[in-house]
Amino acid sequence: MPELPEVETIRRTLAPVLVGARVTAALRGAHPEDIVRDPWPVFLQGVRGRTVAALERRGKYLALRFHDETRLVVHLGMTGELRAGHPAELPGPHCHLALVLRAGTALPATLVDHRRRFLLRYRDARRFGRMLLLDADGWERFSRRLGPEPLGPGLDARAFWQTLSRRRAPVKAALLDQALLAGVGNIYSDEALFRAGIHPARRCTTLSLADVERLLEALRAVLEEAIASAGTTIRDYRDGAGRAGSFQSRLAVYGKPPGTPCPHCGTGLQRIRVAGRSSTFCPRCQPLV
DNA sequence: AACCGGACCTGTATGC
DNA sequence: TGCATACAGGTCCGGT
Repeated sequence: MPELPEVETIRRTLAPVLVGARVTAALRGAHPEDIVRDPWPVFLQGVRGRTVAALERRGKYLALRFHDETRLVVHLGMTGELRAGHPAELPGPHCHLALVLRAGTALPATLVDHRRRFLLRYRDARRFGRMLLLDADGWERFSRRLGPEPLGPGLDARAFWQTLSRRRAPVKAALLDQALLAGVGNIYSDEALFRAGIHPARRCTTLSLADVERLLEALRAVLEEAIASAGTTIRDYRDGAGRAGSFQSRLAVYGKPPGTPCPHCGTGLQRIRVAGRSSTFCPRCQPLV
């Protein structure tokens, strides 16, 4: 479900609430062991009493950084939702765990009780999401396995092009590979390939430097626009306060039924399977050669 | 090493 | 209406 723009939106909405808050307890919900693979007492020990120093994002991962530099790393899988809410609020279905926190600053009475406590609830219908605790070293190693941030300074078009030149896989598979580039998923890879005029099944080896430069430019633009629209809500995605995003109305190709006119040239869009994922593209604007 | 297909789960839409 | 099937924003694993 959530790709870079959605996770970034969640980060921005939760940061003002979480930073400065102290974890006082963790509550078990429907299937906590599917999300937290550590034994529950270990998890509890790892979060209780810690104060959130910052809320960070790396690719599609969210990390609560505590003052002691340990981190609670959260991946939302396909249907995960992380939301701050009042302790008296009912959890709703598929809530697998919640952190009880005491706010560091005054927060709206709709969110906190008389002792400034609120809940950070994790819901996830499909249970593909995960949470793990890492110390500073573990986080460093974890982060090193991921490729550069598409919106950060560490992504160089020429270096990326050289990496791609050694791959025979379709370009879309490369965009989805988190070890090559962190945070891109099925929605934004289709949108970026469309904007750049590149067929999703094009072999990486056939891309010119100009192709890659155009692709990364398109990718950055679409990610930034999606963040400005608070993400794409197809069905489940909500930000940290429960609000839907609005970028779904700006999608050019992703999720469009085959035959839908291309927004650029009017040709009927096609849908194929690339890298095991459904991919929508315009056969005229994105030729396979 | 790189690449592909299947597994992991539930909810929803579609077709018969 | 009921049931079977296909598909969904992601990652990991095993086999080639």
